Amino acid sequence: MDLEKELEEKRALLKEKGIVLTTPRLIILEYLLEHRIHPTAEEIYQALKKRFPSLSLASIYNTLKLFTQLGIVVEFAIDKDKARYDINTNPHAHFKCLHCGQIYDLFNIPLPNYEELEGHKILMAQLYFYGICQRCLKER
Amino acid sequence: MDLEKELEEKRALLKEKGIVLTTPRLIILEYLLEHRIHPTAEEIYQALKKRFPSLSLASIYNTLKLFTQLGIVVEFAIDKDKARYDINTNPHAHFKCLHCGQIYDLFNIPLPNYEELEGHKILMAQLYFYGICQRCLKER
DNA sequence: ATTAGTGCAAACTATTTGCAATAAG
DNA sequence: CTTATTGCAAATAGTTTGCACTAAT
Repeated sequence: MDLEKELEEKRALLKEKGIVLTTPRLIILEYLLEHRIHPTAEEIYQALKKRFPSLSLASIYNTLKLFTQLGIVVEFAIDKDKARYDINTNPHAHFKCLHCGQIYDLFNIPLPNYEELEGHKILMAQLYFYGICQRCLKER
Repeated sequence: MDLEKELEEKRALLKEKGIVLTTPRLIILEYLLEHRIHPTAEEIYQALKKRFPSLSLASIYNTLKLFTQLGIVVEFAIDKDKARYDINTNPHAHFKCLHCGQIYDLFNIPLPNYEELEGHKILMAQLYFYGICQRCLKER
């Protein structure tokens, strides 16, 4: 998996759109590419502040909002209390373990792909499953 | 559609489970049965406080949490900022209009119905669609 | 009468915002 | 050098909680 290339690709995309390549933006992007765990803003903050102590939570929120608007990340609400962010923008289903809280990708479940439904124009879909994950099942 | 009967049914269910039938619980239940608009706690509060001025938002939250735990309502997170509540506990898809914010039921879209996926035990699913609703499309 | 539940206010959590200081080009 | 962006602190919105008072059985 070519992480360097992927990072370079996103960098180019930002530049192309006239977005200034600041340190917070680059390290958050890098973090998202390296840690595909659907992190919350807080999780990103905790992970990065060691390496970059001046980084603020506000900048993380600002950056994630920017990335979402640019279509580089997808913000989703599988947790009702906090937003999670996914660098993988290909539509796919998610599973949340009600025991450990971890979010898993489900790449093999087809997502319904409608253009319109009952007269409504469909722009995107989210499919969430909730239950107990494989790992937690084993630990019982 | 027999609302009286439905209310009586839920009342019986609460009683059976040993839940005290207080005024807030009864009027919230009645409101949910009569207004199937997936209201937020605040919407319920605004609608009911005229008729019942002593009602508090905290009681609405408490009651909704109780109902959710009892399986009488389903709490869902199609909006990332606030929870919505559905008295219809039969699994079905939802559509949210990104223009007017309204939530619609989609009863004709089949929900994937897995018992397990990739080793995870599946307990429930939510399918959300986002776009522009029929009504907003017409107003353009 | 007894216990469970309500309503208030305060607390808490996630997120947003205003603005002076800072860094990118 | 100029403008966009950051980081801080304060503000905001939704939700939860502790506790004295009240209502249900």
